[in-house]
Amino acid sequence: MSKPESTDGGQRTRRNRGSLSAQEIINGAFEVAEGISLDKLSMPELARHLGVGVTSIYWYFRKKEELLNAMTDVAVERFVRAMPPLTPGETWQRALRVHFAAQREFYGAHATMADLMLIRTSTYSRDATRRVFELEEALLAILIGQGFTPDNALHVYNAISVYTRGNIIHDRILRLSDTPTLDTRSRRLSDWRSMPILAALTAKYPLAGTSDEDYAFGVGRLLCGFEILLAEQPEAV
Amino acid sequence: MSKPESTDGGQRTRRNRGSLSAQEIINGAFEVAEGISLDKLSMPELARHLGVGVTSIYWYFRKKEELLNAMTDVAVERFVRAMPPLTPGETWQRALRVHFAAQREFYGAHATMADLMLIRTSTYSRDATRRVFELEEALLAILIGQGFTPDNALHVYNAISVYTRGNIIHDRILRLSDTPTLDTRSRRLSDWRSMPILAALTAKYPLAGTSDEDYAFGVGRLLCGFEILLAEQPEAV
DNA sequence: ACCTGAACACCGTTCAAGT
DNA sequence: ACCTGAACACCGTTCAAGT
Repeated sequence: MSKPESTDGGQRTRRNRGSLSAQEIINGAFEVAEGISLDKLSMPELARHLGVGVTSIYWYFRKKEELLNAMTDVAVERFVRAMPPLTPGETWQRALRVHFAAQREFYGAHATMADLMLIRTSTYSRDATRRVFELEEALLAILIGQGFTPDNALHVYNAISVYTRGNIIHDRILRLSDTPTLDTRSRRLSDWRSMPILAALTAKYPLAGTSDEDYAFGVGRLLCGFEILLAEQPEAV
Repeated sequence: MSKPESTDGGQRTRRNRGSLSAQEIINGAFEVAEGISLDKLSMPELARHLGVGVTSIYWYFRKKEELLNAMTDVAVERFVRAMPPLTPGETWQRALRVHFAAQREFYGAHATMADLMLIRTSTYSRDATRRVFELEEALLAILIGQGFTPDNALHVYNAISVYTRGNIIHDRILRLSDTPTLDTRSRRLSDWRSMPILAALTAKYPLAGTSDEDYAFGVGRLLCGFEILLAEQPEAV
């Protein structure tokens, strides 16, 4: 306190007015979350990382939740930017495939974003909500433009969306708990004799069901089911 | 069951030796979790509920995580019991439909179980793992018995499993955060003009995509896709 | 062998200041 | 207007006992 201090010894000098900002806090929060994990992100830890007193953060965000919501907004922004544009004239199958594959890839590469947007589901701001809805609207337009009724288009979108999120979330949760590998899983069972089918498949596949291959299979079956639905619909006026 | 305790004054008499048990603690933990929510279940809160000192719990469970794992085991036990038996000779479509509908219903009715088994994914004991695998084995046997290759049977199982879990988890997460109803969602957008499709659908459906109707649709499309897959498979030897 | 409170490190948050 | 530490209530966990 007495003198402006050099950085040695764990002492921290008082920050000047205006030297901190909401943006800097948010950025720091992402750094900490990516270094540890979102649910281990704490206010003291973040303050240490930023080199400020804990309570300084509270001037910009009155609750931790407010900070998390601000982070979510940034996450949505990046998410929307990471989605590939819809190329005009492409088939609905390709549009769905590409969009949701990009979504899965984004969350796979950015675990913190998945934790923020999928597992925590903090409230989105109006702007973030709007951006996400615009994406959905564009996909629905493609589906309807190629023959789906609006109701079916929504159901199609929801089905593949829930499947994709299920894949991502389930995978993420497995990773957050202590990553039970196939080895530990199979070791856990003393006796595979009563389960010949799983015993054989276990050697070949991880059992989580969230691999790239699994995802491709699921999407393939869904698209197949959607095609039949489209064919069975009454013809367009 | 007998709770000999005075709720008055906050005073607590010393419990006799043997008056507490792992089972009683687990039961109490479920009661607290169901009363509040799993992630608000704390050791002090649980001790208060049981009328014991906090540290007494630590004689039976050396970490909170140990307690949660024990709870998970009980949950798996109840889950397996809640699954309907496979009636002999039933079609694979019906077997999948009934099994996963029961799964969804179970978690829908027992939020704490969903939090324990799906969101937290604490490590299962050998016995719990075995019980779950036996269920999966039985379903795979039905699929293979009616013509699916073992590989396809596993993929089919994984696809519908991930979709079902996605539906349950997404719904649960929405409920855990402050339940954004359709009203608040639509109110959040000042301007629906650029999104005519969603504007119209919003009036008709909740946008979460996890309703009974959504689930039935998704399962229907998956089963449809599975049927095509089965038809396209090389005929059985 | 079982149950206990005191005590510690950590967290989110409030408050009454300092500059 | 911005940044600060002291302080509080709460949590998970350890320890050195009591019975």
